[in-house]
Amino acid sequence: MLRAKLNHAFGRPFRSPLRGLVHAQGLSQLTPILRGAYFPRPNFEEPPMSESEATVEPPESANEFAGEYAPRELSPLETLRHSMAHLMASAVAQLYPGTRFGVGPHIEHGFFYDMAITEPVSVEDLPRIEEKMREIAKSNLKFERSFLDRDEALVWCEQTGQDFKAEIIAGIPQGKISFYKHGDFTDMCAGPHVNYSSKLKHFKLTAVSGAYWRGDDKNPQLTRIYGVGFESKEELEAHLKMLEEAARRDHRKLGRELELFSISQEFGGGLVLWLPNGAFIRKQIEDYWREEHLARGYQLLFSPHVAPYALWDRSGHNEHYADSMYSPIDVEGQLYRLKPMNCPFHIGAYKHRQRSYRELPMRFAELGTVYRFERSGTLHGLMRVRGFTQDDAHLFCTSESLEAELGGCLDIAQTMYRTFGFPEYKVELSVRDAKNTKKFMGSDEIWSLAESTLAKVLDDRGIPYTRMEGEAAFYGPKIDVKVVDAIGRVWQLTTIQLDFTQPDRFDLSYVGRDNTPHRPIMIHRALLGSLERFFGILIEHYAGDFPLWLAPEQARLIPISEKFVDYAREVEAAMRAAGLRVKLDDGDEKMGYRIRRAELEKVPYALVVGAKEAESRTVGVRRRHAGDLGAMALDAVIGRMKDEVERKAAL
RNA sequence: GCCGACAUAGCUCAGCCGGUAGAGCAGCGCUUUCGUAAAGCGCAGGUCGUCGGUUCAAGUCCGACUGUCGGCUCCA
Repeated sequence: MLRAKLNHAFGRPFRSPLRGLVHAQGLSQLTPILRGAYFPRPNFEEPPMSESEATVEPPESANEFAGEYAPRELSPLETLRHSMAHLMASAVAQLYPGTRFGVGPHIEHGFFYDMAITEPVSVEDLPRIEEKMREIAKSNLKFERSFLDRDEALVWCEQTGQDFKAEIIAGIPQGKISFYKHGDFTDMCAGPHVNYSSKLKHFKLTAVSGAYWRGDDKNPQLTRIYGVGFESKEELEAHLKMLEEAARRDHRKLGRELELFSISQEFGGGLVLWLPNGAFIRKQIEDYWREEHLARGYQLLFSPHVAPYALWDRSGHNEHYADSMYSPIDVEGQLYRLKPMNCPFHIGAYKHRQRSYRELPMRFAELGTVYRFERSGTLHGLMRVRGFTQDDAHLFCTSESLEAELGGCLDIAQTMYRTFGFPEYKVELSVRDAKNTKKFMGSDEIWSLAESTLAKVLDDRGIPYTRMEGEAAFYGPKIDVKVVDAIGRVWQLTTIQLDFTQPDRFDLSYVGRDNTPHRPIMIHRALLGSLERFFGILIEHYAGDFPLWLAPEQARLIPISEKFVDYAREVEAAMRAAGLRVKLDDGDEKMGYRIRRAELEKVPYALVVGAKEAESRTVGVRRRHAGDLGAMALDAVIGRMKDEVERKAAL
């Protein structure tokens, strides 16, 4: 596979500009809830266990495990989860004799174990396995550790048919091999483990799936059973409740119910049809986005959806990115390809004529629609699609203005997080591997400058960040930002990346004060990622309850009976004139039913008018989540709503 | 693509051991004009994902295909 070759060539997965944030991440970033990969907010925080709760057996001597195969230091909670994985393995071993075991690590919120089980296992089998686990846990077996020499360990593998474990041994250069035994079950395992199985109480098996041995699709596929595990019942319950909450907020479900968007096979898998309600919200987001960019000196671009094959040669996409691109299209004998990124066009705009240092920095922004091939199995609602619109921008600047430009990117990003109600976020600074500079393109000078500038910009703003050594793209370092949503899940939105290759490839230049050509520095950035994915995140973040400024329908007018329809129309006209989006529901159902309908459609305001209101020129205001607020003067309601829109207030 | 599960009306779902398809909601019509989350009656709506097989008989059993969902990064 080409990507495999690229990985080899670059020593890391090939990541193209902006690739990382939008659709290229594993589903871990995209649907963290489903895999338990979201970060807990304080109420889900996992306090460390006290030492007495979980006993971690230290290695018997420092030399027992050599080099990188020394056992990891596991926290008490990680140890607990790791032991749960082994408890599960023992349960499976009892229920399905002959099962061969792969690996069973702790993961965020729980654990999994990859196993070659003697028969197919489905979710219906999980309760049975879980029951067996509890039974074993209750018998309070001791987890006993022992060691074998490599040869002995291999004999053990041979005798017990544990061929995967034998493979693991093959990868261990030296030292004794560690085993753990509880009851009749022995597993080759580095540990550490809790001391008694009775410590393992608060867990639940959640999913079963296939997973390739060692993550390689050329290897046999094992059955992976996932579980979640916590140290207290309360935490487990909170976690399960949160999973339920996530299901309630599922953007695919809400998207259908609220008529936001439609994705169907008939109109193309992975291709989004924005329905009127969703399209309106998108328009609001786009208007706001353009406004913020124009106010910050960006210039807007529109670029084509296809480009000649040769352009993708020059940009390097044909060489490095073909796996994600669609087949060429023949246009009168010349080949074109759908664009997977916008950068070549923005470069084209820069190259339109000779540039002077006086023009820099140039900031080109575009809501640019790109198309990328994604394997059918990876498509997921709005979160992973095949055609999407990036909120893209490319900034061209000198090294002197680099700091200010990067700062500007962070500022606009922070403004947007605030607007959309993401007060909490996490920042990662990905830099090159200082020990292995060869795999990163560009001079030491430019890298040092770039990395220190990125760090300085974060430091100056007092933004805490995690430094990711060696995680930079081969073409430049980057800042990634992940926001925390209403139920504590983490979503990557923003990426700000420096690119040292494209300006060279396209021979970009500007004439400096010294009257000689210079190479500009190029920044790629996307703040929201893609409109599709961001919309999916917003739907789940708001649980479908959009703030008033985004809501397609802001108020539903409900006359109590036919007699008050005329007054309702007056109210409707007044509100429309004030720029509010109102709909009149003069259906012949009872008022209670129409209120219910408005609630189910998540309309922010239901305005009830009857005899009282018509008399006093008021409306009965019912605010979603707040309930009946009583009668208010028509002007007061309009003022209140306009203010709410103005402030872009959250619901 | 691979592993597992699933596919019945627009939506949510029932349909047992194989005997010839059902509910609620939504839609449409009529009645009702009502004070803060479901008025009443009626009508219409389905080649049971597709193709093939077993059988007197298939929504139901078997196989293939298509699609959807959960995963396929976490390495003793």
